[in-house]
Amino acid sequence: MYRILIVEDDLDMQKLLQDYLRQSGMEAVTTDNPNIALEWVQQGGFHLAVLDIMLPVMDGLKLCEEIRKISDIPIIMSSARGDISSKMLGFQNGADDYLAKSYEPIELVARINALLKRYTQNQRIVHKDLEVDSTKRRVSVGGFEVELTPAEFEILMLLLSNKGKPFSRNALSQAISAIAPDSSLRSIDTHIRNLRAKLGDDAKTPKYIQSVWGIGYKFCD
Amino acid sequence: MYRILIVEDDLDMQKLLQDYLRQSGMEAVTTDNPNIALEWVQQGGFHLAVLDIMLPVMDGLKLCEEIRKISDIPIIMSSARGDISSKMLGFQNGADDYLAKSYEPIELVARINALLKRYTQNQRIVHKDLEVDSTKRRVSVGGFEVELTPAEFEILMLLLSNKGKPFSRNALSQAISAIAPDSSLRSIDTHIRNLRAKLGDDAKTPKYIQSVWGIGYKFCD
DNA sequence: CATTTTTATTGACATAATATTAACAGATAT
DNA sequence: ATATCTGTTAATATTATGTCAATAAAAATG
Repeated sequence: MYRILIVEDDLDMQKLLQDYLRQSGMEAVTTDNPNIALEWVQQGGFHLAVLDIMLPVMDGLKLCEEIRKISDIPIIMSSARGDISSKMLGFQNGADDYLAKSYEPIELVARINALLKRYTQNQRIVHKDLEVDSTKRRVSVGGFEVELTPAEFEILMLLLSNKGKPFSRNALSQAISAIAPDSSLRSIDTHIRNLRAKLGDDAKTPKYIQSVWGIGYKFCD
Repeated sequence: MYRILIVEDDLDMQKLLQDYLRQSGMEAVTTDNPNIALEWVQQGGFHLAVLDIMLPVMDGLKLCEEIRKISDIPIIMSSARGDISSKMLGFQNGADDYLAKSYEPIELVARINALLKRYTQNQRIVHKDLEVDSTKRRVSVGGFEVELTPAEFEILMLLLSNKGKPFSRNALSQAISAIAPDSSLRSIDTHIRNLRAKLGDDAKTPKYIQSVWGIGYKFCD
């Protein structure tokens, strides 16, 4: 049974989310007070936190940073404003995912599930010289750490967690749509190219990412 | 006769889809209850499932995950909202395809057919030295992997999943029309030739693909 | 059985589709 | 400002698909 912390000042929203999460078999605890939230996190026992960006006293981004100092639990930011700059701020402050305010509660549940899945089961994937720690978003090749952009990381994760299965550019584009909503099919090629360069991979004799002609790309297995 | 499971809470939609699928020669069974759906899948007998993302009690993505734990049947997610983030989540939760809600029933039928064709129950088909993993789109002969072009792969799959049944060049041409819209009847010969070469097959004493004089080609049985 | 007709195979080549690469532009963050 | 990330475009390289003609094989005909 997963325990989810919700920090949200809109009481109707609080209740709505709580109901949904409970229906989905999770335990939901709510507060509108960032300081109380911090205490609770310190005490431990939560698997994930959902923070509203707009909060009285301390804003959600600050709270996110504070939580990061004392805990590694996955954090989802929700924002009244769906604009992109908030997204970036959320990611940079240590959040793991982001939701625009107009979201359906069901989408929150889905994202929570996705994040929990990632954190609980797929913590570390190793393939030849490549090591990926999905919880920390850290990638290394031959022991040397490699910095990936969000789009690159998402693509790598999707391919890597389905070794040998080819994905169309369409599928890959959808996989990064949370980060890059306007990505076109051709830009996937660019991401792949940059990924290969960073991983030290070669298009013709790939160790990691292989082109599947007429289909898309797959991870070698 | 294929049995399709539809999990959908909109009763009008249920009925509409059911009618369409039946007209297309499939057996369609519907429910709005995820738990019942899970039981049914457990009992087996379904070839494919269509899940609405928006469901009461348990959401479709969760249901998708649960089904994945007990079964490998292909899953199509349908969503009330065509937004991209849901798409991404669907793929990550183990779904095989995705449909935005504004879809035409005929499109669902098309996608079901495409998926069934790929899966045809048997993810792995083995015939003598030939092994085909249709989801990974991998073909090997005598343990050595063989790279097929899209057209070659489609043709092989059609022949292989209907062992012994001869197909006209016309039928084969239609099978690859999505890939090669302008394929002429004579070019089928070329594909067959290339296929045989890659599989190490011989036109005169075929192990795999046999010519049927005046008709077309068939897979040896 | 020999011959004609039809159909299949094969090889060489042309055309079309797709992938890769590089350089740049726009947006955003530092 | 500077650096980074994503998306765009164009040039190039690669590969698949289509065409054609020559040859071989099979069926049909007399």
